[in-house]
Amino acid sequence: MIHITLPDESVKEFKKGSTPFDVAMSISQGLARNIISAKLNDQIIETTTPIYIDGNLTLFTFDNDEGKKAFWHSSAHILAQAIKKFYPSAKLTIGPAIDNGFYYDVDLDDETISEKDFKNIESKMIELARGKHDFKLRSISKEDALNYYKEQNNEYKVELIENLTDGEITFCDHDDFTDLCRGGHIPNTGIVKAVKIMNVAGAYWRGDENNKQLTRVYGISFPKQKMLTEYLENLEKAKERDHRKLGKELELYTFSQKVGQGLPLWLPKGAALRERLEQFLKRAQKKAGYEMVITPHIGQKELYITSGHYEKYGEDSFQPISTPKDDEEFLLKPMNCPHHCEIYRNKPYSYKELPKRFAEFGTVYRYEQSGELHGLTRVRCFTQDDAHIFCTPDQLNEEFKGVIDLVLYVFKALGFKDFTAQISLRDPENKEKYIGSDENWEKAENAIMNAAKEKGLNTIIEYGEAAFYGPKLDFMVKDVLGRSWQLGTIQVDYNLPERFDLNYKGSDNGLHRPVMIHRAPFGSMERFIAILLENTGGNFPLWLIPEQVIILPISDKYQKYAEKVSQVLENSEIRALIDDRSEKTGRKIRDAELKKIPFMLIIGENEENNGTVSVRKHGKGDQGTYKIEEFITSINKEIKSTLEQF
RNA sequence: GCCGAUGUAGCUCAGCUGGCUAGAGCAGCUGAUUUGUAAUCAGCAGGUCGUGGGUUCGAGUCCCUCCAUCGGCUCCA
Repeated sequence: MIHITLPDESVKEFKKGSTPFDVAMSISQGLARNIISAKLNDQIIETTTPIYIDGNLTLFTFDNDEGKKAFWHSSAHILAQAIKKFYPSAKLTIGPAIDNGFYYDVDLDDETISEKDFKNIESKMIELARGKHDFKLRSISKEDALNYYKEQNNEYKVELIENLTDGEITFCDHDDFTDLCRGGHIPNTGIVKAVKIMNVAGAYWRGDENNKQLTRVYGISFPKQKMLTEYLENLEKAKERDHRKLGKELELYTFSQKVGQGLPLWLPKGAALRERLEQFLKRAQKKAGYEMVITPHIGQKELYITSGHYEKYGEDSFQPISTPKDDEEFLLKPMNCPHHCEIYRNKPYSYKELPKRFAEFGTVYRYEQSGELHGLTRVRCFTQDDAHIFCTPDQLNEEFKGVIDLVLYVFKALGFKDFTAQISLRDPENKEKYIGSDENWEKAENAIMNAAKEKGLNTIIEYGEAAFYGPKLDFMVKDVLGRSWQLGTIQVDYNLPERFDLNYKGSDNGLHRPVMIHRAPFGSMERFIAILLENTGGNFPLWLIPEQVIILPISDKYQKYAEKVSQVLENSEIRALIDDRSEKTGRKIRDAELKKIPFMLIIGENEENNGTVSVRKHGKGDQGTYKIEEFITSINKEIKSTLEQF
């Protein structure tokens, strides 16, 4: 007999060789019907895997992330099977589950899959699924596995198998289809009831652009048709909050083909909003001991040769600007750090004067690959809320923690609750991509990890995500379609101070090297506003939103009173406008609601006679009638609270 | 940069397999209406169909180039 411990700590006895399915049966038939995957002592197993040892068993249904993973991974097998029916010569590579569905990468050689083919693939997948074929995992020797794929001339699978250990290799069979696979399947194909092929894309083999580009087919599947319909509806709903759509509707920014790709043009409302965000951060930074500096948008090529940026990015950047003078070249600045290093060099510093914190809303220019550009989140000209802190090694920990506080303050103030603090370290396999000594890197990496730990920050570590001069603590936030973007960033850098030969006089009367912290709580104004737009759906916090109040006179007769109200509001620094069109009130309300203006003040005879306004709140409807002064007091209170709710 | 798709009026979209002066709604303008909590009515105006080439008696529609956008990949100082 074996003893199985369930998640509720209860222990049950089973015959040796019992399966997760048997365990589920012992609990309830309903559960047995719905379990699609299981985990035994941290190892994902099939529902049909016989268990011979005691252990902790967790059963998964589609409602669990692990269950979904098994479901979608299994769906990828069906997708591959369907692709093979239409493209018999297709070479299969890998087909994992992802956050929302699954994909399969195939080498189609000269053939292509396009959207027109999706319907056929979907129908074929459903047809294959209906066969209720069991997924059966079997062990296979490395030699047999290699031979199997060598016969098919599938160099990809051969490469995968060559990196596996003999004895640990498994194939998964279902119906007439076999695939190299380490397991984690649902019991049979019949559970997959609804399938949608989402898109096709090119993807490089093993993620390396020097390798052949394969065809990646993305899909999603569900155990119920209704779930698929719901998923697709939610996706459509999410797109309503896309910052590119909202930015246009709310007239915040635009692009012009004539100005150039990836070069945003800020419209009056967007510019004003951005200005308010800057003021907000400037106030916080002043309190935190930062000093504002201003530097030019260009710098001599030499500057970037010194910093190392030219060697690293020179080829892929906007090319140097030449001048009437021979041998003189300037670069559009792709970052502010070299300029700030030169500001530090303006005069000698004593350790007593450190840390120095130089801040600048610095506009930078990067020649991003055309395929990379994306609304406001990836552009070729953007403004960083940048600052560089020059401090002694002793001060590093405190300074770093201070910056974490600032970033968290900013995020909280703007309602970003769902963020991931990511520690971005070097890729240990490719150290040549980075400048500086191992020793400096270790110091910098430890500084970040310690500070994050001391702040009690929940972090994840990502290798290969560091900047070329130092490791980073990145604050990642998701957009409306679940894509992750780096907003705030804090970086520790021992290297640029060395390259720029920065120093300070220590208490020992000797010269020492300062440590540099690069940091940007927003990251960039462009990206931050984009993600804020998507997170709020355009309903910005009251203190930030372009138009706070719209006055809606019910007819021309009350135009004078409307102007009076507007004047009073303006005197209290409330941003208001008047809808003086000769439209019906219902129409004015509708338009104001669509523009997402938080407060509508409807005024007519009653209001004019009593010095009142009829208040309607966006999305909430009629709020009743108030004296103008009452309204001002209450809206001011609310504006204040949206800035101080943290 | 690579793979796939898309590009018709300021915006959202129609325009079947190539066939008469390219349509609609919204926005805009003009006029009427003077309005009480999500669309008042009428009229007018607005497009070299992303660009450049080609096929054809004839191209918004088919082919190619380039540009831009969208979904991915790669990249992201």
